[in-house]
Amino acid sequence: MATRTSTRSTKAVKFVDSVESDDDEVLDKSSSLPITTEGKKPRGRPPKSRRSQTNDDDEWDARNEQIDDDDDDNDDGNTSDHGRDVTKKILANRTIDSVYDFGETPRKWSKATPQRNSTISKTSVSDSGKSMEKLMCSYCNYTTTKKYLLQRHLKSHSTERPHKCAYCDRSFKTTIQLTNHVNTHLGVKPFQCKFCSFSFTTSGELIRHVRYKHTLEKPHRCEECGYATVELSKLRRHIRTHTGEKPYACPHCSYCSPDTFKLKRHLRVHTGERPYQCTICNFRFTQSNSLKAHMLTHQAEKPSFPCSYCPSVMARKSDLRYHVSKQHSRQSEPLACNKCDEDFPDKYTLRMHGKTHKGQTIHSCTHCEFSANTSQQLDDHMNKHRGTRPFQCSECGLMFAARADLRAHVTRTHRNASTTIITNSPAINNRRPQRRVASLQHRYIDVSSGIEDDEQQQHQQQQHDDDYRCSICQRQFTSARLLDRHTYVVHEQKHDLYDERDYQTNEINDDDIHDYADDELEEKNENKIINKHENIIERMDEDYDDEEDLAPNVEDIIEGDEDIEQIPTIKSVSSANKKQIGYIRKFDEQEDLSDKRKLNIDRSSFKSNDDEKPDFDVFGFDG
DNA sequence: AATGTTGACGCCCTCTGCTGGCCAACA
DNA sequence: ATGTTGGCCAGCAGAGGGCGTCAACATT
Repeated sequence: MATRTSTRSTKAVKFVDSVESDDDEVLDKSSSLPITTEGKKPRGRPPKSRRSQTNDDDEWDARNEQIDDDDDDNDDGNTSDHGRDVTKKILANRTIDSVYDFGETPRKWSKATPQRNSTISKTSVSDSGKSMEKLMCSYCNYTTTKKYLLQRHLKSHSTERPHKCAYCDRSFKTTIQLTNHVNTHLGVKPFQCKFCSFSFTTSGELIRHVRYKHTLEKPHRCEECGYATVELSKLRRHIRTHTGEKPYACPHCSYCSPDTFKLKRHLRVHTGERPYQCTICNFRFTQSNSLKAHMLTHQAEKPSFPCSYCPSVMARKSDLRYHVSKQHSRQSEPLACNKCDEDFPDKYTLRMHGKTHKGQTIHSCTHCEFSANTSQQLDDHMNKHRGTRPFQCSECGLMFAARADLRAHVTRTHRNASTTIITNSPAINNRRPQRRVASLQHRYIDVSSGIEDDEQQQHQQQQHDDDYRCSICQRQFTSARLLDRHTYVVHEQKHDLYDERDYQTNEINDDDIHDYADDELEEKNENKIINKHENIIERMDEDYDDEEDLAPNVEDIIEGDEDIEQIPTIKSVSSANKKQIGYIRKFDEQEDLSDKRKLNIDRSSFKSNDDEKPDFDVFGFDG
């Protein structure tokens, strides 16, 4: 395993002001541990008495509580019993100035001692009748009766680092620190693991490694859930999953992270950074695992997750889970086949059963030769025999016998109006907010300048508003594919601009796609966008001005008045449809394409389904 | 003074799981 | 012609493992 190089000096992440530290291990921002000149907590173990050196996280918290409690107490409790706590208290509250701003070096002290004159306080303590002289550190209230111990202790307050590294600018208080550091330059790792080939710079690293990899000893356990880990800092990080603490806020959105890594990773959605690149197709990813999953798509042998309930095989575990939940979850009510009324426990068996009806039309009309695939279709058909029209257009009040007829009417006649086709489909009405939209709403910023691109945001918002709307007829679609298909089929305009791969590889960006598409469509259709409804009426008015000064009503059209000039709209219509749509008689004679385009009437206005039943039959106006 | 131990900080990695867009088949 | 659905895939966040490094303190 390659040795990683620490890059902690380079911080690419900007943090909000409220977050004092960029450390992902900080337990509590309110804890008043000492801070360094960088405004961070000092590295290393917080001052702690030997007795209190346990791995217990609670004790760690208790220690901080003790510190806080001591803050509230008066300062006269410098008894020997409280010496350590007092030391901790002072350490906890010492500031940059109080710790590092030393004055002259007392002559008696070694080079490593603090340079400011530290008064050694002497306190008389009555102990079993004997008078003992107590020596007290003026920096942290550490007390001892031994002078050499106090002197040794004072070294901890020193900033002097006499041991300089020959390979870099760093210096250290002790030679062992220097030795360890130099070993990092030289790659010397004297501590070899006896279970594997790993070796480490310090014994501590080796011990930790052995715990992680070999003994699996996990001394730190979460009392709430039993999670155990090798390192205390990991337990603290874990505890945040219980408390929900997320101290690291994204400056660009509402996201908050429990640690710096996740925030840094999250920030890529704002910066657009994609550090992980596929070596095969050059597609880039924001996360390493996305790349890893992507690489599987290039493999000849892809992973497979077979469903245990059916022959389906999924490429991902999560997809299998989704498949099982959707297809094989038992329904509270049995699902009935609408062709034979047989009941089925889940969606999958119903679907498989449905294939047995392939080509069958179970629901036959008793009055005519009509047969339907569903009972609903037959029911709608029967309305025509009954003479009932239960489906009303909310826009014009027109009544229809069948749902499909109403839908077709709304599509044809009220497309440009505010009328919406009312659907009960939960897939439409309860559609979840789409991820891409949320992504577009992210505020893109220039990280170097920190300036938000308002114009881009506005464009993106507008783009979202206009998503999948046909620029010719303004009809809205649920996907780019449907819109593409619509513009190709209805408006005879093919544009394959939306190439997802190009888009994702940044060869074409969102702006390119939409700007180009919009421009091209605008140019092509500048003079061709004619309101269909108006043109129909206009044309009809012309045709009938001489006769009745009235536009024909729908029944007249469908009855097929010989005098009505036909409205050419489409290049090809099935012969069945030509027969069905009686009023389109002269269609084949129409050759003037420009005329067709001038009228530009949507094919769907007239083309019926491919079945042999005439459209006007279905429309229910035939009597 | 030298050495050892322990804990903290920081970074990166992987695994996991959910979400939503896209596509093709089907209705 | 269009809507719906299931599978595939990328995006992205939650959680945890592992290790390099440094500092404080204890022991020899």
